[in-house]
Amino acid sequence: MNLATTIHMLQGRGFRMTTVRRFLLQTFKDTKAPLSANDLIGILKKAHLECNRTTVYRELTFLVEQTLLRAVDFGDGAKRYELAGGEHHHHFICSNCKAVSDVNLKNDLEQQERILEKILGATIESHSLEFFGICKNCGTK
Amino acid sequence: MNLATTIHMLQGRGFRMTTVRRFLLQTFKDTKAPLSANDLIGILKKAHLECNRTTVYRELTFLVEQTLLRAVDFGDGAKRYELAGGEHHHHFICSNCKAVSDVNLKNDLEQQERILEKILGATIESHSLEFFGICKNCGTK
DNA sequence: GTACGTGCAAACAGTTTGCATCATG
DNA sequence: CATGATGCAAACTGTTTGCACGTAC
Repeated sequence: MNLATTIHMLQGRGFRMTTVRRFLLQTFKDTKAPLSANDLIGILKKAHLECNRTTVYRELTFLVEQTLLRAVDFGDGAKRYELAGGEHHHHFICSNCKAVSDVNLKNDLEQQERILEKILGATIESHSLEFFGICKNCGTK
Repeated sequence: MNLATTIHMLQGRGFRMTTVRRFLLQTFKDTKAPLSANDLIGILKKAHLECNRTTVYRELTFLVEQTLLRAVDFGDGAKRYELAGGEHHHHFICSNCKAVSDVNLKNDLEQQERILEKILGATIESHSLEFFGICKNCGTK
């Protein structure tokens, strides 16, 4: 979604496009890896666009509610976020340097989910799949 | 692994089998779902075997180091643990009642991992796959 | 009697909340 | 000028650490 469309959508729902909000969305657009609140606070600081961490947390919650972001969890205690709307994918995280690569699995887990739903009698809404290991860079050193 | 073998293994490494340690291992053996430090503190309390939460955290770290437990992450901010050594499996977590079911996928992700390793030039050591949704119980209410 | 095990207090990281204030459509 | 956005302080949760004391091989 481009910026103008996003602004229009938010205004339609009674919300505003603030400097921080615009900057955060742009940052997510420019960054491939999922970002934590801490990451963003650092990026904001570097851009001399300092704002309170409370604002960052609130902004992240807000953008998830507006389905502009989605939460991603690498199990290291910090919540991470990435732009929603892109192709569904998974991640490979280097245990050493923490670099993140997007992973597009050939076989679809969707099919597995349908089978699981039958077995469990449940409704599966989402799944989270991350791979951990040593990336090319760290492995060849 | 049975208790006697575990005790022998630990003693061989210079460690002891304490009351809390034995109780925790037994609890994990008796429980199907992964348990958090908080869960365990509650269970200990009910068993009138109260001990400091620091001990619980240290015990969990220790048991993971000794490869008797493995960590599991549901992305809700609390680390969970389950007995290691069992068959590799995944989980289905009900978003409503938080009940956990073990999931044994038919197709192996191992094969996917080999392909991924080639693509990324990386070494994949592990993956984490959890499904989220509404369980049978909660769905039919 | 030398490690291991434990308890307690304190620190720590990540996050949330209440309240007052600011500022934009 | 009403409501959304922000800042600040404080609380809160999950977890870790330092230190002293206890205790089992």
